[in-house]
Amino acid sequence: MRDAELTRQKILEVAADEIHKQGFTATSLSCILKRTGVSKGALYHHFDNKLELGYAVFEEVYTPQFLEAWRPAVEVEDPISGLIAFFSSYCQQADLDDLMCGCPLNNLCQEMSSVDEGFRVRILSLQQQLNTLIASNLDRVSDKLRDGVDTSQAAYFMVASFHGANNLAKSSRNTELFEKVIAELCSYIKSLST
Amino acid sequence: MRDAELTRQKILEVAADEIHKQGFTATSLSCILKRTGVSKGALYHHFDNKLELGYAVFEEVYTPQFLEAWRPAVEVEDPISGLIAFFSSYCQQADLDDLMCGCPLNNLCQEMSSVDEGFRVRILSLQQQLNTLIASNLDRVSDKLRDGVDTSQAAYFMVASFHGANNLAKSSRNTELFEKVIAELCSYIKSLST
DNA sequence: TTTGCAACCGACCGGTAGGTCGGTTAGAAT
DNA sequence: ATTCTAACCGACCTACCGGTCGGTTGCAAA
Repeated sequence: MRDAELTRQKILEVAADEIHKQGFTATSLSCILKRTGVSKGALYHHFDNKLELGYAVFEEVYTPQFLEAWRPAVEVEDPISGLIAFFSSYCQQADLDDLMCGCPLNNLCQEMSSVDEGFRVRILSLQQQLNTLIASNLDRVSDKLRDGVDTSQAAYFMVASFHGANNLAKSSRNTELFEKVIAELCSYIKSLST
Repeated sequence: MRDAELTRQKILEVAADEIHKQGFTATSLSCILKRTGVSKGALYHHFDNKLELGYAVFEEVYTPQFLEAWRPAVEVEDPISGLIAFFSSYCQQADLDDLMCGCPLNNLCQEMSSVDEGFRVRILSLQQQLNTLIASNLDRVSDKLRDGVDTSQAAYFMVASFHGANNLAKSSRNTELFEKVIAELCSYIKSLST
């Protein structure tokens, strides 16, 4: 056959990029078709409709990307310093264009979670997976943490702050400001350990 | 004359509500016209186009609303406890519908700051005004703060975390989770004072 | 060699969006 | 009473969106 799986992957890849940059609603299928060179008929052969394409992008592109990005940060001997190193290196490598696009999860959460239930549950599931990943690794070194730290609550707080920092960077178009907020986040994380 | 200012205010009010709930792009003029009972001609008499209407809503509705909501929290003798009380009461009064809509500033920041320069500078300006408001009031009681606290950085961090908490609440549709993140934010704020 | 069907094609459809424009009306100024 | 114009009206325009559908093509199995 004319490699159907390749076609599907090509659509998924371009759609992921486009949704990341423009948002889901603002992403037009015609733009995806133009960039991929795929016809509308082919796209609708692989995906029932735009929404299903969005779900597939979320599940097959964003979710693994996201979890694999965070995993190394916490699956080290000392997740506290691992998280600090993760945020710090993110600051250094991220240029303005990256910051302007923001985090796909954060973007979709903002745009779609109050509009479409299918997106909402997928976003929530990813957020819970991430929270479990962080919290369980913090629990692993609980003897090194301050007394009375709720690790799940702290993990949610860290991710929320990180997303908030991304939003700020978006409007300020200022990497320094982003770095400052991340610096404050790191000092908070430090304060969790004894 | 047929009260032109009233017409303008009616449009502004409904548009503010609609943009808050649907987002700027998803807000249709025809919906605003239906709700206000104003004709398209009248709307275009008062505003050059949709974008200018959006700017007017931001400047004349959101900006004052926002600053007046935060001001009492920091313009008290002890801004630390003022902020904690502000966040706590926000938690209690906010129901699920409020949380689903989110904060207009946060929403627009996410949706428009990377798409339209006019929105971006207005959002940035409001963020800086808010930062100044918080930081200057923290400076006022700097003798009661921990050594080495960068008040502007801390203020940006608080607002970023608050917005992040709103996003989380949106996708989780869970006020308890929101309260948890806010609780963690309050414990961070407490840690700023000696 | 024929047949069957997954894969693909693209013209076309209905709906809605923002925006335009020639005409009407209310009411203040003269 | 007349005039002038800000305020208002709504039919209409173009552009684009997601989605449909009858037709075509390439490949593998029979």
